Amino acid sequence: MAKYWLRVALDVPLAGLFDYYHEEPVAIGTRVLVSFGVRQLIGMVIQTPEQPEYNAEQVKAIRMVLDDVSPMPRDWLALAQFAAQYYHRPLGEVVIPVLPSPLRRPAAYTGKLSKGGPVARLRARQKKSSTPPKRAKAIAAPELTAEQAAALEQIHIDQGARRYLLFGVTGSGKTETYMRVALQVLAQGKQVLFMVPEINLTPQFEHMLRGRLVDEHNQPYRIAVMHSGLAAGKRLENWLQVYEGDANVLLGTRLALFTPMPNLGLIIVDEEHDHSYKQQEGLRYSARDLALWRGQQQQIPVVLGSATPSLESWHHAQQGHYQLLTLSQRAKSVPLPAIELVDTRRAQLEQGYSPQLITALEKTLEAGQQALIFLNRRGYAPVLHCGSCGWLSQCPHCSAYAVLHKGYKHYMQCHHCGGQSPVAKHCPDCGYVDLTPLGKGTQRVEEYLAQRFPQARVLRIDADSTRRKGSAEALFAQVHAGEVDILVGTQMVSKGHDFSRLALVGVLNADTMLFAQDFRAPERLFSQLMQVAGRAGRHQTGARVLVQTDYPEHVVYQALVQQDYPLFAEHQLQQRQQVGLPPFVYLALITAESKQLDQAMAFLRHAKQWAQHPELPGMEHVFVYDAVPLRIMRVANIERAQLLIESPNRLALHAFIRAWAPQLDELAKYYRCKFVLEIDPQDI
DNA sequence: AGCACGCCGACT
DNA sequence: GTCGGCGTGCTC
Repeated sequence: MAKYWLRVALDVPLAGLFDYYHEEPVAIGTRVLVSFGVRQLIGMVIQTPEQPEYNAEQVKAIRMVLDDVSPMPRDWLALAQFAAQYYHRPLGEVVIPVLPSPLRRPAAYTGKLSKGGPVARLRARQKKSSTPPKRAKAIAAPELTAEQAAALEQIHIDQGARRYLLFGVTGSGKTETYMRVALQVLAQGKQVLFMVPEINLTPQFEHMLRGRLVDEHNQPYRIAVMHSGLAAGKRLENWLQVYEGDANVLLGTRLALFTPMPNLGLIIVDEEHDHSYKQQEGLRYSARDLALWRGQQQQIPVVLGSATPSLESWHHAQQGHYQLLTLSQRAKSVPLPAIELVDTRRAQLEQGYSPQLITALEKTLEAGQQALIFLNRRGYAPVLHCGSCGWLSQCPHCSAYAVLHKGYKHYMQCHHCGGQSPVAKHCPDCGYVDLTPLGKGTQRVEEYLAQRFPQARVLRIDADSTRRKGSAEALFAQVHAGEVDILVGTQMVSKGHDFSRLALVGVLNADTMLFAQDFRAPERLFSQLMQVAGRAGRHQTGARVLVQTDYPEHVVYQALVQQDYPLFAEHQLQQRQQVGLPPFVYLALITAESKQLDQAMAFLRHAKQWAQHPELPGMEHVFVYDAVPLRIMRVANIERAQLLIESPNRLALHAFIRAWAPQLDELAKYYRCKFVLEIDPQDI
C-alpha cells in the first residue's frame, strides 16, 4: 500500500512539524485529524516530502482528512509562515488558532452529534432557514471636502503595494475617505479588508459600510464581520463567506487579518496607532504590521488612518516609505474645540475639581448641553488608608493596592489579579476604625458630581458599569438619547462615539500617565487626550476641553493645546533617536515568571550571560539590557522579571534570537520558569 | 500545552 | 489501605 508522507503543523509549543502518512495524496493546506500521543488533534499539512524526517517506523497514519473546507491557499500559508518566523513561534501555533473554532476542534468531527462535520451542519441549517440579507437604509454620500478629494486623488488602487498614512484630525472625514477608496476597489470586483481596533467600534462601522457600500446598480455589497464577540457558528459562517468570495468586504478586529481572502484588493487599518492591534497573548502579533506585510505580498494598497499616528508610522511617512495624506480641517465646518490647561498647582481645588471646571460644568448644564468627565481609574478610591499607622490596602497576592469599590455591595478589588475581598472595618495592623479612601476613581467622581449638581443626571460608563453583556450599548444609547447631563467615564468613552450635544470635556488625573516608566507613555497620553477632546463639539461651536494638570509646560500638554500632532511627533522622535528607542531601534522582550523572583532573575541573568557568546549570529549588533523585576513585580502570587533586547538592525536581531531561543527553553526548564518572548513589545 | 505515570502525605 | 498532590517525561 502506498504511503504518502505528510509534514503537519500542530498547535503545540514544540518547534517544527510532525510527520504522518496517508494512503492517498493530501494537498498542502489541508486540515487533518491526527493522533498525537494519547490525544487527537487537528493539524494542517504544510509539506508533502518524499521521505519522513522522523523515524519512519514511528510515524503514524492520519485519522481523517478534513476536506470540508478547501485547502488553505498558498498566500495565506505564506502569511502564516512569515508570522511564525517573525514572532519566533512554531507554525502550528499560527495556522491552527486563527481558524474558526469548529474547524480546529477534534470533537466537531469525532463527537456523537458531529455527523458530517461543522461545515456540513452549517450548510444544512442555512438551507432550512435561508434568510435573505436585510436591506440596510442607504446613507447618502456626503460631498467631499477639498482635502478629502486631494487625498483620494493620491491613492492609487492599481499600482501595487503602496502604503498610505491618512493623517486626519477627528471629524475630518477619514471614514468617508475609506468609503470612497473601498468603492473603487469593490467596483473592480475585489475584496476589501477593513480593520478596526475594538469590537465596540464594529457596529457603527458596519452600519456605515452597509449604508454606503452599494454598486452602480444600487445593489449593496456583501459585508461580513469578524471579531471575538461573535458566536462560533456565526464566525464560521462569515469566515466561509469571505473565503469563498461571497462577501466583498470583511470588517473586523485584529483576528480578521488571518481570514483567507481569495480576491483581496485593499486593506484599511483604522486608528492604526491603537494598541489593540497587538495581540497580548499566544502569538503576540501586530495585526497592523502583518497587514502591511500582506499588502506587500499581495501587491495591493494598505491605508493606515489616524488622528495621532504611531510614531513608527509617522516616521515611515517622513522617510517616504508611506505616502502621507493629511486631512487638517473638520468636514462639517465645526472647528475643533479649544483645549485649555488648568494649572492645578495654582487652583484652589474642591475635591479635585478646579473652580474653572466647576464653572464650566455649571454653564454647560444651564445651556442644557452634555459634559464628559474623563479619568482613567475605575472604582471608588485606588487605596484605603489608615490615618493612625499608615497602613494601605495591599492586595495579598500582588505587589499592588486593592481598590475600594462601592455600589450594591462594597468590596475591595485588586485590578491586577481580579481578587475581591470585604472592606476592612478597622485597620488590620493597629485596629484604628477610621479608614479613609485615598484618591479618586470614577465612582467617587460620579458620587461627587451627583451631590454637587443634584439637578443633573449623572451616568458612569466604565468596565464595572458595563460588565453585563450588552449593557455598554444600553448606556451609550442613554447618552445619545439625551437622558444624561454629565457622563463620567474611563477610556471606554474616548473612542468612536459621536455625542451630538457634548459641549464640555473635563480631564482629571492625566498626570498619572505622564510619568509612567514606559517610554510610550507620552505618546499614549497625547493620543488619548486628543481622542477624548475629539468627542466634544462635533456638531456645535463653542465646545471646551479642560485638562487639569500640575505640569502645564510639559511638551505633551503644550502640543495638545496647539492640537499639533506633528510638533509632538517631531519632539518625541528626536528624543527617541537620542536615547536609541523605536523606531530607531528594534526591540524584543523576555518576560519570565516563577514562584520566586530570584528564580526568574537568575534565569534571565543566565540567559544574558549566554547571549554574550561570540558565536551567536548578529550578536555584535545586539545589546542585551540587565534583567529587572517588573514594575508590578508580583501578580496572583507569580513573580515576574524581564529582559530587554535591542538592536538597530532588525535582521541581526532576528538571527540572534533564532540562535538564542533554543537555549532559553533549556535554561527555563532548569530554573523552573515560564517565559514569553515578545517581538516589538508595546509595554516595557 | 496536555496528559500519563509515579512516588509520597492525610483521610475512610 | 486509597485519594490526590505535583514533579518528570513524552508527543511524529
